[in-house]
Amino acid sequence: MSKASQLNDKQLEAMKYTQGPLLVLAGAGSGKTSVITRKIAYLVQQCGIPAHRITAMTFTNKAAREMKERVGKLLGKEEGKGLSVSTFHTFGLNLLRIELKNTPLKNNFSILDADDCKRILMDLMHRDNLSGAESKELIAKAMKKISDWKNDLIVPEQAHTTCETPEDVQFAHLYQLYERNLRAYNAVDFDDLIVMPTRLLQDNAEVRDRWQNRVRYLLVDEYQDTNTAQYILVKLLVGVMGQFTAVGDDDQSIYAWRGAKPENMALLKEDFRNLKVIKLEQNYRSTSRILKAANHVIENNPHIFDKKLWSDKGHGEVIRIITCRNDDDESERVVKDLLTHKLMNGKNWKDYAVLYRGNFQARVLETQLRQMQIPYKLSGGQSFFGRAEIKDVMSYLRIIINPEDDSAFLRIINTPKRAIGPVTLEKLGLFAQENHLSLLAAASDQRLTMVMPKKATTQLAEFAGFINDFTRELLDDDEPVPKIRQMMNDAGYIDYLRETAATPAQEKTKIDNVEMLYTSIQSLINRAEDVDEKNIESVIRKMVLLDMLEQQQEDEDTDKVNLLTLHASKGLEFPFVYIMGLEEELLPHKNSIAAETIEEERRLMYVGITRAQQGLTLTLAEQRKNGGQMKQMTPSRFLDELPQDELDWLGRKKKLAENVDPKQQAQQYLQNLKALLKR
DNA sequence: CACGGGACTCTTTTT
DNA sequence: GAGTCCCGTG
Repeated sequence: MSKASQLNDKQLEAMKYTQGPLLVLAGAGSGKTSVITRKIAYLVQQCGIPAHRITAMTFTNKAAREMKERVGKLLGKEEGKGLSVSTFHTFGLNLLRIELKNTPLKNNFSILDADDCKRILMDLMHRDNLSGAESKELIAKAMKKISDWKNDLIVPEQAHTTCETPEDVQFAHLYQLYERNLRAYNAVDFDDLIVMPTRLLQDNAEVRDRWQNRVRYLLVDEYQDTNTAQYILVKLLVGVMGQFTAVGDDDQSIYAWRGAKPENMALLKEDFRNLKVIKLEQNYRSTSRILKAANHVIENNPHIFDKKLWSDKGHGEVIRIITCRNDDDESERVVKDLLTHKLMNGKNWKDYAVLYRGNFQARVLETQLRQMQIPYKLSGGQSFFGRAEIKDVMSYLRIIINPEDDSAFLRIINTPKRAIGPVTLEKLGLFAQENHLSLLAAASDQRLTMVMPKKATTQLAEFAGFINDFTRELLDDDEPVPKIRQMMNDAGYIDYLRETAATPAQEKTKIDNVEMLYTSIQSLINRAEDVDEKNIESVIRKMVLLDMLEQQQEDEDTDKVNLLTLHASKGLEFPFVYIMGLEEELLPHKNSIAAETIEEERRLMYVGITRAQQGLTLTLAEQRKNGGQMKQMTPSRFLDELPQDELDWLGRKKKLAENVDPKQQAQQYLQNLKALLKR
């Protein structure tokens, strides 16, 4: 990324072009974030567009955060007031809140995450007895299908017209039930945050005018990752004026499998006849050798827009390819190579990244790194909000701001254990349905004694009472966080964490996580700009979308080797990069070979290569463990697509003595190195 | 309801 | 081979 405040000619052109729709084809490392942030400043300072009339959209919170920070440095506090830089989802959420009366939603609606939605679908399938509990796979399929329908803006009533298999017909039916369910809970899923605003703008001219007027200029980052609903949302927001800049790179589209439509890039050209296209091809990140490799590989893909990266950073180091005996050997080599390189060149751990196709590949690597006592940071895995304890606490909070949130109710009713089992819940659910009550309301209903044993009703009533008491106390409390802490203690939840933890270490992490959640609720309250954002309801609703804790964690001790999937590496850069597992059926992955989506795998390879600034090392194993069995592997076709004269193939060295304790071996290796360095 | 054995799978993931 | 999930038994 170009840190210098000086933009090159192309970047300047992209910044200054404001006459109409603009597509910036920004190759990897071409300084696109600089262009976007500088353009925002330009629009405000040179074009006289007030900041509150400018909206910038990104895909991740992290990207939004970074952008805000960088714009903040360019604009004065007054100048930047009201600027909207957010993810698509957060933008959608705000729009829904502002336009609440024009939506089917009531105040304080809940946002359900994938897990909640899964539960609902499972429940619906059970209740409807749709070929029952072949669950897991079927549920996942149904979720995917429903999400696809939503993102293509197909309403439940239309869904059956698109069905191709009997299974689809079932899913279409399920989709209807699911939507009805969400509305009954006064809840939305993540897709709704895009789809509902889009529909609203489509159907309601008054609302559309209001928003088109508000959004005078729109900037969209990572445009190649938009899905249909997102693109239509963009079109509706910019209207016929088409005052927008979309920044993207079709070669870095690696999310088609979750609904992204890279075709949207070509579509832009059709939908806006006067679209201006500017290419950013100068790369400020990598040596020209690395870029040559990247260009070489990606040339094998068909292209809508041609683009070739170049840089003036010199040829740089040769690209190394290491063939290893098996996966264990591969990890060992990478780790030793990295360690040697680090010590010899006086680099930091954080200067290195190891990239791989699947998370499972990190496991061997981890053991290896631990033996060598190398600090590492594993990204991916489950996110903060995916952790059970966080979801539990969030569910307590959710039911407080939205008593109709049955999904939250189900999550916490028996966490910690309150002797309320599936049978009781089944009856409660039935009763609630018949009387059109939420589960929480039903739990304290007097008439329950008629349908279930007394003992169960007392338990339910007690729980409902507990929640209701805290709801009252919390909502008119100026200092909600201590109250929340008290609630979780009184609920016995903290004790429950202590009792159920497998190890003392796990207990500590879990309790720390919960404490971090409290802290971040507090900081969200402190940071809120207006009174409206300060109230606990809005804070909690926002929490579902945020990942600020992950950021806090990252900020702490950062000198660590980075371990990440190729997907997770997009947008990042490292001086020295290793890419592991360059084998057929792994990269490209076998499912992609079967589905003939090699192009996306190739882009993945391209993304990986372009992460490297100075050094790039690719590794492959001759054999790999696969389900307990050793499997013979074939070198990846992508290796053939590299410029062969820039490569240094390293065969495998003689294996160190067999049957040596790996820990001892690691120690030995370290000592040798230290001795070497002392000289 | 909790525990444990057997079956099953093993690409990528944000909001 | 290991981790997870489902279901049956105590």
